[in-house]
Amino acid sequence: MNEYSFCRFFYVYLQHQNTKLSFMAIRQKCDKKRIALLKATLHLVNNNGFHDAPMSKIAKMAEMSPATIYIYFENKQDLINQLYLEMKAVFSAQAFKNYNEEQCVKESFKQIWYNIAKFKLNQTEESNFLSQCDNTPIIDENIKREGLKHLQPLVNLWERGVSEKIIKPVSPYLMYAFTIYPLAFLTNTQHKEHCPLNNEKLKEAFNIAWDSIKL
Amino acid sequence: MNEYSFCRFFYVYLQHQNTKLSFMAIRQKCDKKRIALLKATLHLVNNNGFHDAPMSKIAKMAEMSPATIYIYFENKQDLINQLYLEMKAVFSAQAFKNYNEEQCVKESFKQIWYNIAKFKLNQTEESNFLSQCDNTPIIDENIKREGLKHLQPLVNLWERGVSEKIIKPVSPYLMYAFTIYPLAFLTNTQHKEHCPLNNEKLKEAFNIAWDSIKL
DNA sequence: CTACAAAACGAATATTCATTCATTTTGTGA
DNA sequence: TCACAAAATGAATGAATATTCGTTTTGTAG
Repeated sequence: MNEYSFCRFFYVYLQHQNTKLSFMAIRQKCDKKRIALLKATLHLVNNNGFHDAPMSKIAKMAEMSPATIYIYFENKQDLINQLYLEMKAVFSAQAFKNYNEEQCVKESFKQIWYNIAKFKLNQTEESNFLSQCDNTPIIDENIKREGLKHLQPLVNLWERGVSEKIIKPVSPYLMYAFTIYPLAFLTNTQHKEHCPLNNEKLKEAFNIAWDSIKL
Repeated sequence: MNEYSFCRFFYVYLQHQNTKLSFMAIRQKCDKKRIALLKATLHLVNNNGFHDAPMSKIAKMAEMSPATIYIYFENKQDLINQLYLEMKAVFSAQAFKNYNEEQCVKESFKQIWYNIAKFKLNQTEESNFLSQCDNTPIIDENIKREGLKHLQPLVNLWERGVSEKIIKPVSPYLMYAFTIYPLAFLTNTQHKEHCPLNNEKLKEAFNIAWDSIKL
């Protein structure tokens, strides 16, 4: 057994033990590639649908070989799942931007509502992708459940509003359905054409949303 | 030219003219097969998604050969388009059941709102399919536009409500988004589990919807 | 500079799919 | 009962697909 073959044996042994070797030259996966893949998938699924977003096209759009995708993702489903969770995270980050729990319930709600509206208006690709996932079986139920957790602060706010007798004592599902969910309809590409959401309409929409749950 | 070959020539000529021959034995396509195909497609697209609803599975579920599908539909896209339009028609028929223009605006709206709620609660397959189509690019835009026409009576009712100063003077798109569209969220399979719509919740929901647009 | 492990790749591979073809079956009008 | 056109079919067909394989390239640590 020469030096090299010993090294290989030793390395394989340590790999089996799930140990990292700091003194060895290990090439890194570059995050740019991963992001390029997520971006390409987002774009293709949005425009062609999941059924016409093959790995070959995704690879071409991300400017790499199809085989490289499998270094970054286990398979196509894993790629979609990770994209979904990442987009959910981006959405939630935007939703609670500048949210300050000190403010009164209505002002807090207004802040969050407008944040979400702006996300849906400006980040149309991310927003449409999430709508598509939430209305089709392309994402497993357990992954969807994972993506739902981010909204807890909004639920807490509503609970505060109920206890302060400012809004109706109903389930947060009803509140979400009648105040936030309608934004998905209004920012849907097809409807946006016929009913563009300018600042005035956005104000009208917020008033409608607030009137629906206020006491 | 014998009798048969003349007959064939004559027949081909008349077919070219798009003429039906009442004195000839022409076998009919049976509507049961067409409906079985639509039903199978509905079920498969709902449960597996469009990407995993191949013609072979559709044929198997409808208990016929894949080749037979092409006697009833031009291709897969045509099958999906026709299914979409048919489900839209079923939806609209249900929506305006027992609708009587003589009643006052609120009562009329209540009737239609509950009709739609019941459709979404009871005909879950049809309803989920429509949600899936409206949020993905599997249906061409012009077909979607065609399916939208059925809702005109509701738009007229809202216009009447506005002129009678009973509801807010806003775009029907806003009204739809905040009163009807939320039902899609509440009857979504995933959310129905956590927030089941019993009669009490349905009443709450209607009040929320009405409060959002009433003056 | 050297060694090497992992990244990256292009070309297979083995399925799967929508659609077509050649043939058989069947409903219908006479 | 017969003739036949269209319905119905099972077996191709050919294109497309997700994933893998064998090899080359490259970043990194010594």
